[in-house]
Amino acid sequence: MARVGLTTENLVRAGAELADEIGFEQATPAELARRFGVKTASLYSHVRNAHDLKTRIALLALAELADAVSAAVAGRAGKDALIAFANVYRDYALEHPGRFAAARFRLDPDTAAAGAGVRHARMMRAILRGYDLAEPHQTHAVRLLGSVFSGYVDLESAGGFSHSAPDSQESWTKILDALDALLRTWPTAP
Amino acid sequence: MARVGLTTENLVRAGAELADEIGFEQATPAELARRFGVKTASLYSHVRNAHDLKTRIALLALAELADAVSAAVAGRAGKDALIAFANVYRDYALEHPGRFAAARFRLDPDTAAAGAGVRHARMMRAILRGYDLAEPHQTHAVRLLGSVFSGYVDLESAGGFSHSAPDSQESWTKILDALDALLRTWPTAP
DNA sequence: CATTTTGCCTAATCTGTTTAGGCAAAACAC
DNA sequence: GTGTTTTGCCTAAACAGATTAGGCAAAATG
Repeated sequence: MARVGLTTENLVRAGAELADEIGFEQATPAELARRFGVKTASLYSHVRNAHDLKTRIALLALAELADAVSAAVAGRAGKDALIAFANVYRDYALEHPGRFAAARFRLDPDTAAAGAGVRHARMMRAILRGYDLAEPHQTHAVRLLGSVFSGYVDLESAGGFSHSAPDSQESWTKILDALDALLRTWPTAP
Repeated sequence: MARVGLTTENLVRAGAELADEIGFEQATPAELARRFGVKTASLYSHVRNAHDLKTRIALLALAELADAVSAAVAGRAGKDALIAFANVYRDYALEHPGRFAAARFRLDPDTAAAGAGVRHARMMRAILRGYDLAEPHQTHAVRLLGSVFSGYVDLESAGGFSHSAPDSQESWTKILDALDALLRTWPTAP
């Protein structure tokens, strides 16, 4: 019988595309096997189980996102960097909804530590270098930015901001302005 | 045979508790039936299908949350109201993780419009009354606050902020301070 | 008490996950 | 090139969850 040439790499990439097309939750071994024209059981030599597949898709998405952020932020500082960072997040989520959902898949701590999560945290802090915030304020700010980016993108892609003025792009721009202003005048008083 | 007395109401409440115990995704008809000591098929006279069950749990959670917010915000204004609102969200998420996840379940637009989502939006705007923001700034601010609250709570409950100083409560307090400051000095320039 | 309603059942189908074992294609050894 | 090992994909099978159809007895209604 003709072999399709399945590999773990292979499956994970296809799984990521599948997730973008039909949703991360629906990117199952069964559907993936169908796409490859292969029996479901055949996947199990390449991924341990359905959870393993999802985990690998999540790690792929996190790594892609970290690469994109890293590229966008390089050579920028201050508000420029903040905006570049934020836009990479948002654009990635809009272009790759399934992968973005995957990036938010709950990994067990060990797996997460081995993945690109650490790079994300480092880059977020790098951006704040331009704002001169001492600890613990820097950490508070990191958490705020992480919350806004992930929260906004989530609500937006859930359709929360469509069908009503002003349009989402305008709010996004204004929110980034506001965050920049906030970081420059961060209330450091006890 | 002894009857358990299933009702739609009944199932949805139990489903919500189940979600808090084992996660919203795991709150399935099969598991619910097990808890009631009935066969899975028996649920189908009360809920249309698994998706319908989840939708109803989501609507329950949204209504509970709206009630709690409404009670907490009553009689408060400005920063007081902001903090009360935010804390209801966060406390609800920490106490009822499954229900909170349910509240973020994607409803189709008609269902969402019929549910408590509208009350949430109204209350959010009510809070901003204390900050004197004209449109479209008010809408931008609503979207920012929604993003921060849901994003923060999401990251926190995913364990993103544990295992590292400063602790989450401190960041939360500081972030609310910062948001209050931001709203009072919202950059309204074009 | 008779009848209608209805709650939960059994039975059956379908789909997805996962394991075990087999056979042939590919890769390698010489 | 033939012989051997590896391995990719297969079939078969067990099992669990979702869902539908139809039945029977308990509850509600008259």
